[in-house]
Amino acid sequence: MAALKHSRQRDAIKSNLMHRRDHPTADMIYADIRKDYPSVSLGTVYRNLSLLTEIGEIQRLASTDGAVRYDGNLQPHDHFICTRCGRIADVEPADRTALRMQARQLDGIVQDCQVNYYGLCGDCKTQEAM
Amino acid sequence: MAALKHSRQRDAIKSNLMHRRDHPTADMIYADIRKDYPSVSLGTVYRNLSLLTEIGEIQRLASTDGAVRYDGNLQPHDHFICTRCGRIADVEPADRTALRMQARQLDGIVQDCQVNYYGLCGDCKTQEAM
DNA sequence: TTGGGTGCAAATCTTTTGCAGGTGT
DNA sequence: ACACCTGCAAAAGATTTGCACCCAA
Repeated sequence: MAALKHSRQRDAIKSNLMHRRDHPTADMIYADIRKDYPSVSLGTVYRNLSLLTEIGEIQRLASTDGAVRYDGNLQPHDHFICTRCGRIADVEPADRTALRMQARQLDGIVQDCQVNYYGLCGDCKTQEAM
Repeated sequence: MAALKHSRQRDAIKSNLMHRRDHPTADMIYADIRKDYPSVSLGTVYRNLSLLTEIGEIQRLASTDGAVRYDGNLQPHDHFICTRCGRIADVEPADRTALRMQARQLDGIVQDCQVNYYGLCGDCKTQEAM
């Protein structure tokens, strides 16, 4: 395992992700970071997001729409994805008892479990009705 | 809403997806279909997979590894994703009571809920130990 | 006949990578 | 000094799209 060195860019990326509540793509983080560090490159953002994911400091979210999204919230929680506008909102974690029972019966080692709700968010529900 | 016309290609794509138990990417389906219809194009596969997803005949699976995967199994079920080999296996659906309670409190309309387990599948667990 | 469907190829978008030079320890 | 990290740009991978032609209803 390679030794980690401190890097200003990695700090900025992590800090940016921790301070926002949406669940940005690499590109969204890149755009935001560049306001403070105009020289950062997209490749560096990708490299660091992968690195941070590997060492467990952030989480990669599964998605249906092409681009992978990242989450800096390490507390257990679920997600609500609006199928109309694509927004991803954090949701209080549901009770995992039933899921854990299921996981125990699988042939393998379950390390994590993600719950995603899909539907229309409050805003889109209103607009859909018009 | 545009009227749907029958198409041999769409049939082949749907049929292919329904008859396999893995959770293929568009490209995997394309490769398979071409054995029977060598003239099918990748664009057509993508167009039809999106169409079938929209009308609810198949399901798009959220993923963390770049390529979107498709599932022709419409029965309620969950997924176990191996973080080592990428395999996605169907899992008996866990009891949804707790999840439904959570969903009811959200500001919006929840139409669907996906549960993903992540970890090492049986095969990879064995190999990891060596 | 007519509008949806298709093949093909180019375009777009997302993510990865090779390389030469920069930087933390 | 020695790795690790970075910026840049090219490459690779995934998906979409414009267009002319084809086909089902």
